[in-house]
Amino acid sequence: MNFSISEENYIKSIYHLQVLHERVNASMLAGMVNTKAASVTDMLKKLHKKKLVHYEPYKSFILTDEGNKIALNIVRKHRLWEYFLVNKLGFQWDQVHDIAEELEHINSIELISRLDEFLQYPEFDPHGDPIPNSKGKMIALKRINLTEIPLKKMAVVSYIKDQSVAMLDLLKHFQISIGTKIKISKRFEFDGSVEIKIDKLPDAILSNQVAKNIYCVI
Amino acid sequence: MNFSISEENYIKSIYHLQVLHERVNASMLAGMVNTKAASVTDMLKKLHKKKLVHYEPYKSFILTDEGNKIALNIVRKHRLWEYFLVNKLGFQWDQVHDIAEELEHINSIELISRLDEFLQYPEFDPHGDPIPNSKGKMIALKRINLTEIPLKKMAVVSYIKDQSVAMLDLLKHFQISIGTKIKISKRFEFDGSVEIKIDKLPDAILSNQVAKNIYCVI
DNA sequence: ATTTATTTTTAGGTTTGTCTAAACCTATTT
DNA sequence: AAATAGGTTTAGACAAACCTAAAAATAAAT
Repeated sequence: MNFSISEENYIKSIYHLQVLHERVNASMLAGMVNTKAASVTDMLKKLHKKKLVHYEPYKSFILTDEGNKIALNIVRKHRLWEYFLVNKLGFQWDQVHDIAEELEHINSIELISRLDEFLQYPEFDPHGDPIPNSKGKMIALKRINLTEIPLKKMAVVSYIKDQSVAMLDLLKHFQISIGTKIKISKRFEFDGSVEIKIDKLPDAILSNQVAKNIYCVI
Repeated sequence: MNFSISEENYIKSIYHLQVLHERVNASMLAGMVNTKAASVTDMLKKLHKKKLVHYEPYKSFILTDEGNKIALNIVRKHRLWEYFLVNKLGFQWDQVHDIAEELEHINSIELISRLDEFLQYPEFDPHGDPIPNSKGKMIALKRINLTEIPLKKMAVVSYIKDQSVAMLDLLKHFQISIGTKIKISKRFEFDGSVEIKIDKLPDAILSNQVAKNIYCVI
């Protein structure tokens, strides 16, 4: 089975929405794929006919097992390419999304398995998202927001929610990136800011707004 | 300006046909892009309106300077990706065409310039075809068929016409590939076969059919 | 110079994915 | 229970890229 780029984009978008929300509806999906609700209805009927989504008019919908498998494969391709773009071609992580968005639709199992091997089977993309393996399995991390990490407990930065250039800039200044080991030494109740400790660096203070965008594993 | 995959395929195909034939007509093009003549007419009108081809009904057509520039950029992308697939991912040269056919439509100047740098600015793709640089310039080689190389003259294999698996297999057996240094030690008039000398290897004989597919620079 | 053959174009139709506007459900509020 | 607001579906259209079949133009052969 081979799917059009549009179909793949819908499948992928449903997948991402399902990860974030318990029930997914048509207008959320329309926003995500940048179309109108009417177009979503058309596509849902099509995907339903192909048994990729469970769908009944006016009810919410979810991917079938088959649909999920396809979504995971697209996500796998997207994240592997992002890893390649950053770690081999030297892109910054905030520059790679749109390019990976195109590359993820290239259709060749052999290509992806060789790329995976070339990259030495990475488990996380440059944003800290886990990369599904060829069977669709990926590492499930329980990520905790930086604002909720116990005091003095060592944590490793594993995901940044706001991936804008401004945020990247700020993180660069504080020398924080995916993988950085970090401790909360103090929490200020007044404004929710936190004092952090990173090995070999002087203590620093992050605003609540910044801290809320940083997720860690402990 | 951004072009659809279809438009790009037509432009590229016109380019390749122009390299091989003085006059290009609609049915040749139809064969190349795998459509019918009627569709070619539609597209020629479209490309003419966009000033990418010089075209008047019922006459033969050629790319404009702008069209040529776009074609060279697509060819550049195709050949860089082929180089990547063979030299970084370990594909055989006969496996990469279809994948590069998809990759060549990925739209990012930054991506290609970084890929070029990553590959260290290769000048030839795995088939021996020259790779245009970012300005569309490429090395023009005068290639001579192996059957026409003067006796005892050192030549370097630079292009294989028949790129089938069978041919690849045969060349592997004789340890001939792009870049191999080769001399003709004897030419047999009877069947057009040639005796070749490759450094450190025992003499070998290639049939005329094989020799005709090998091109060299001297 | 006609006739014949080949190639190219036109005309009208299909598919995919999109749109707008109107009709239709569902859920919440009154 | 009815009214209203919000989201969803249908209906009808459109653009891109393709098709077939018929008409028109060019090229080749007599």
